[in-house]
This record gives sequence, C-alpha cells and structure tokens, in this order.
Amino acid sequence: MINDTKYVYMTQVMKAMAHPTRLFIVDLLNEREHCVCELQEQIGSDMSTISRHLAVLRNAGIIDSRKENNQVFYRLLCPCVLEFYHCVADMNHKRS
Amino acid sequence: MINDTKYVYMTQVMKAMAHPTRLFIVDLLNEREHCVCELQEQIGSDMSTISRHLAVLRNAGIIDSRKENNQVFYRLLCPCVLEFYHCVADMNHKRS
DNA sequence: GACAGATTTGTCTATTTTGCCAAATAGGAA
DNA sequence: TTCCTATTTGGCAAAATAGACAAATCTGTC
Repeated sequence: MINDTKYVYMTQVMKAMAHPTRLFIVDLLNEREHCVCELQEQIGSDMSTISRHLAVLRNAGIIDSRKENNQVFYRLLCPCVLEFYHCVADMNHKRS
Repeated sequence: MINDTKYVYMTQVMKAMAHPTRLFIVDLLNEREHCVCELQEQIGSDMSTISRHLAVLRNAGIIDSRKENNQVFYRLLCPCVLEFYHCVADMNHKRS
C-alpha cells in the first residue's frame, strides 16, 4: 500500500519542496522565468548549491528548464503547488 | 528572505509530509480518527516507528491527538493538505 | 500495590541530504 | 583556438533523518 506509485511520487514531490531555498525558488519562478544567475543573486548561496536545488525540483517534475545562449532559464511547471502555501499558511495562523 | 517565518514553517510542513508512511497516515486520518494500534495494523511497522512519525506530523501542526482510556486517537487538523495530492497527481499524469 | 495493554522516549546505527570547493562542460566572443 | 561567462558535476565532510530495540510512562484492572 505504502509502496503504491502514488505515494512514491508524492514523497518525491514533497521532499523536493521540503527546503526553504527550494520553496523560495518556487516562489520566484511563480512570478516569471528566471535564469540561474538571477536566482543566485536573490538567494545568495554558492551557484553550485543552487544548481543542485534546481536539479532536485526538476527531477520531481516541478520545474523545467530551457537553454538560451549560455544561460539556463527555469520555469514553474505546476503553479498549483503554491495553493498548498495558503492551506499551510492558514494552519500556521490558526495555531499561533 | 529565506529565513522568513513563512518559509521556516512551510518547510517544516513539507518535511513532515515527505515520507510515504506519513502520507499514508494522513490518508487514513482523512477518513476518520484512528488510534495508534489501528494505524499500526494498516502500516505494519514497529509501533515505536509509527509513534515517531505521528510526532513529526503533530509537531508540524498537521494532526492532533486525544487520549481515551489507554489509547491515543489521532485526527487530521488540515484536510486541505490533501488537495495538494490532486495537484501532484495531475503533474505525475502529465509527465508520464 | 502489582499487573497488563497502549504509547512514547532513549539510544544507537545506517542512510540520506546539504553545502562547499574544485574540476568539468557548454556556448559565444575575440 | 583561446578566453570568458554560465552552469553542472565529482567528491567529500557535516548534519539531519529513519528504524530498531529496549526501557520508561500512562491508565485502567485485579
């Protein structure tokens, strides 16, 4: 039961979102497409670290990328993940 | 920015959901309240392991518990987390 | 009080995740 | 080709997480 494809995939998506930097990236990509260097400017970590975070999100199917010259642009595939934000924010508000 | 309360709490919730057993627990609790022994019957792992999973979900504010005699019943505080399931299931479907 | 069932917690080990540095790769410009 | 900029990847050490077992706790019963 627990090994149903459903749970395996859901877990991958949840894990991909379970990091503050990656949540922030999802927020940024919800506005518009960004290249890696723009993300780095906003986030401030090492670019290799950001690249790894992006790979996690892409492997989970949450974002996708395209190359333009020597830059790579990322975009959010599934803005619906953000609906979850509101649900969670409400929870947080209620318990405070 | 990344250390905003918003992201800290969101991350805690996402981490709490980022495990197949815990997702399964959330699904079970969505039907109705369950005591720990019922959950164990469905899940099959060691009861101590299940108890830890429940603690993770409770600390994140996703579930709550009440005692009745010598049993502890858990219930889902925020069924809206399940809406995320559909969003994710759609994503999975599209990319397959 | 001793006992039994249900649940939680302490502790330890194995596994996974993170983040940094350096090296590799890709594409365009000189 | 060589150089430069943007990005990804290899490798490693630190930190976090998961699961098992035993011990502790809590509550009702004898």
